[in-house]
Amino acid sequence: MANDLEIISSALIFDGLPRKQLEQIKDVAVSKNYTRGEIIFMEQDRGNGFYLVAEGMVKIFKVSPSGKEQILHVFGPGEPFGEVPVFSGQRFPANSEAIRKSRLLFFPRTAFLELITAHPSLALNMLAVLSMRLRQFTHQIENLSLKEVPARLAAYLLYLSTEQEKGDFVTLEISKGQLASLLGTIPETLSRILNRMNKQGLIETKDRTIRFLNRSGLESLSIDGKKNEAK
Amino acid sequence: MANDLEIISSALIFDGLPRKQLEQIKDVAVSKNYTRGEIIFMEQDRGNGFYLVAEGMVKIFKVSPSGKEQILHVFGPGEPFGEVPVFSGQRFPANSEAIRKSRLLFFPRTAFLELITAHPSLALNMLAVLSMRLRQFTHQIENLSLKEVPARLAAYLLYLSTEQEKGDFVTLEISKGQLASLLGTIPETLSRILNRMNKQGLIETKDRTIRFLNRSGLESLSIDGKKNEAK
DNA sequence: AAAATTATTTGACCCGAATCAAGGGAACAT
DNA sequence: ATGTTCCCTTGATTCGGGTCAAATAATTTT
Repeated sequence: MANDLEIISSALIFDGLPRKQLEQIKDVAVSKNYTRGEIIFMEQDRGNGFYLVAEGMVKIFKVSPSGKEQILHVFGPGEPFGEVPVFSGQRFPANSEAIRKSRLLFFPRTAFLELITAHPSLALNMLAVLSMRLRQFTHQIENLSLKEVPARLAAYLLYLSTEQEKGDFVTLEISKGQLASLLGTIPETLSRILNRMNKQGLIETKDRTIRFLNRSGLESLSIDGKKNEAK
Repeated sequence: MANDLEIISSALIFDGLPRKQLEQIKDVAVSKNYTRGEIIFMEQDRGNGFYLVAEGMVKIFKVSPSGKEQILHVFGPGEPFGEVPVFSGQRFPANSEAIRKSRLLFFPRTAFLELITAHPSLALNMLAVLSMRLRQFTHQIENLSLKEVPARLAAYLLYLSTEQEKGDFVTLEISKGQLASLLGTIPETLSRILNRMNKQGLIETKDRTIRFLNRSGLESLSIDGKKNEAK
């Protein structure tokens, strides 16, 4: 199990801070373990601090009265979450659950606020994190409102590809059911669309590995919803 | 025309700051005027600072290739916008346009970053603003993904009602076309749904004034999409 | 390995909402 | 007041994608 200081040091949110501060930060962190499927917090809970993923993977999500789920984020090692109540003074706007066995570092609100007040660059880092998250939400709203499911899927695959840097291969690190929920659809629809994209020669899927057969077709699909004839 | 210091003093983002700091803030602000329909910034522009609405009203929005618009925010006096590039170092994720004749205060990035570094409570205020905005986006995503248009409209009307505190009356401060875009639909659909809600005895509309005839019916509609029989 | 879950796929059907087309109506300019 | 433009409404139609039901496949448990 990776050591806390290493994890903290490599997290973007603590980027550029001197070692002394990183150690102060480590000293206020509390390590917590979660099993797959375990709830981390629920919407409307009071947030007494925020979390940093040390190992594993968590999702942040909303659920409708009828049971449909919309995933807002999936976070992995080095990513912080649950900050909103720390700064807004309000409760969690969504739920969080471990989608794998995970270890999290918990930063209690008051201790963290003291650190942030004492260290302006930590405040600026946190502002940067929240800004990036706003930017990501902007994309998600754009996708949900202005794009159809095939375009959302294509955009997600292309995004994964830039993340993973495995050439024309990408690997889904979440189940297809969870991917459907992240894209704002349901497993049946996702399944049909993957199937169609295979038939159209855009991709080739094998379990959780997807190979791009026509990247420019995917790009075009992700932008205007049409798979143009590859140039 | 209201004076800048007053506007700055009453803005939540500068809440609780001593008068001396407020004056420093005023000194870095630049006043700019916009006519109705004028673009303030476009997606992908570099942001050299952020804005505070002094007078008027602006919208932040995305547009699809086919021309459909999704409004992300509508901001009025006292509300800041365009902060994301200041802290993320990236470009604007969306467009902004004045929907009325407006006067804005512009805060140049570097001057503002200096202020924030020197004054931790300003940083905390900004963190609170961004957190509230994340919270609002969470709702918007929930609405778009998990609710149908009638439920979104009901939720919006109820929200307006708590804002305006005019009992069972609310006044739309934007056109119905803009409201449709804010709710992630189109004018035709909004028109039909307002019409239906009138027939169902939920509301009574007269131009931009809406009267609630059955608040609990609206609440129920906003939550589970069904207009239950009023208790 | 057999049983039991859980995840994924496929088919038939339905519904909410977008599109397309056309009328009113109100606001504004000449 | 009269045209011009913009906004809103209404009708007919289409379509994306969700629901329901069931089969198949993959995983986990015993």
